[in-house]
Amino acid sequence: MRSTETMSPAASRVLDAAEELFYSRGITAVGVDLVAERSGVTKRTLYNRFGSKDGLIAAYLSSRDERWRAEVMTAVESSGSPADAVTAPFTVLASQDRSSARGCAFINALAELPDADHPGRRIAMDEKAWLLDLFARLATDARCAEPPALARRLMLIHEGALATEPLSRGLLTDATELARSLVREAAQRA
Amino acid sequence: MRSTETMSPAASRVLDAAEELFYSRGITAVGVDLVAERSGVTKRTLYNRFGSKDGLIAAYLSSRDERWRAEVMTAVESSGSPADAVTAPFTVLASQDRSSARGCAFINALAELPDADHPGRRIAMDEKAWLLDLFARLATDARCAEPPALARRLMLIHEGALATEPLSRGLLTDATELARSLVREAAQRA
DNA sequence: GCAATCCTTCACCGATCGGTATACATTGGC
DNA sequence: GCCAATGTATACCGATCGGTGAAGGATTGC
Repeated sequence: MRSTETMSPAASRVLDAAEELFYSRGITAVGVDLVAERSGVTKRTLYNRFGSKDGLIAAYLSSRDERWRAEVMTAVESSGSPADAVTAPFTVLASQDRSSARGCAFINALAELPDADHPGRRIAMDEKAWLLDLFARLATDARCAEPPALARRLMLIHEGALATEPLSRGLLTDATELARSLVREAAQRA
Repeated sequence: MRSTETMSPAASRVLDAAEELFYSRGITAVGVDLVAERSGVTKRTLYNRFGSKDGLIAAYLSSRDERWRAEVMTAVESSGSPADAVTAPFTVLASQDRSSARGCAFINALAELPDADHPGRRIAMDEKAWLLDLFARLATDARCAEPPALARRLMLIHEGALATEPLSRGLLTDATELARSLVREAAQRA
């Protein structure tokens, strides 16, 4: 699927509606009729642009992934130091409005798409693999000890923060603090 | 819903089938007709025993919750030391067959049940609250410094391990090691 | 012997599911 | 002036969704 700017106006509106509905209500629970109605578009147009519901799901996840990666990279580049850059993904989380308490769209997608062949599943898994690799690269840049091991630990904490978000008391603050202390420790150890 | 032993044979079979299907395929994606067929029971009986699909969902989560809490408490009681007891929930994870890579049933349920009023959502949130409280109690028993803060960190790591399980490379080993080192550190600090 | 509980069979309900067919209007580029 | 792309409207498809009504066959305990 092409990126948002090169999409036709109708397709763009469909994608906007799909993102909001899929995220807030769940992918399986939302029907294509509802997405079409919300975006003010005929079902025919929806199918002409996205081919199938699975195609729309993949576009939804791709769009979210693309936007999120851009935010993370911006946060990385605007970090004060290489050490701060390592925990940039956590500051991105803190900067977002996550009051919906719907957690991570990709974790949710993995929960709803158990089929290994589903295109959306691949996108969600790639997102997580990308973050793990990013943590490792940033840890290397910050001259931390054992970058891959540190990356896995940061990944655990990051995903833990997202997974506990739907709970009444989110743990993002604790996650950020713990992540920073692990980075500090690994930097000293090197 | 009554516990498994006091249930009628048909109801028990329905619950077994529901547990397997809801967990492996997702709650929303599985219809009541399929659950009835798999359990060799009429849809009528299913509805006589569980009232509605939501009732069956609640029974599914309750049953899983009950079984899991029992396993955790057994692991806690058979721990060699109070310090080991704190990380007992991690050893429970390691002892289970989690090769399905379907992650945590409760995290998945929260992803699929966005409605705050859904009975299943309450059960899933209570499960997480119970674990957080258990971590804090065990940390107190092990004379760790700042039990509530340690509990939140352990919670993050625990949920992170579950959330990353659907990924190709699970992080349970790293999670257990990190949890143990945090407990060690907090025990020394006290 | 009687009643209650459990479970069955089977037919049925309106609504919604993902997806398609046909036909027509608008728009911009060549 | 024309063609292709884009979008509209409407009607339709078989399948499945969660859920119910009505009637009857077992088993159990009093």
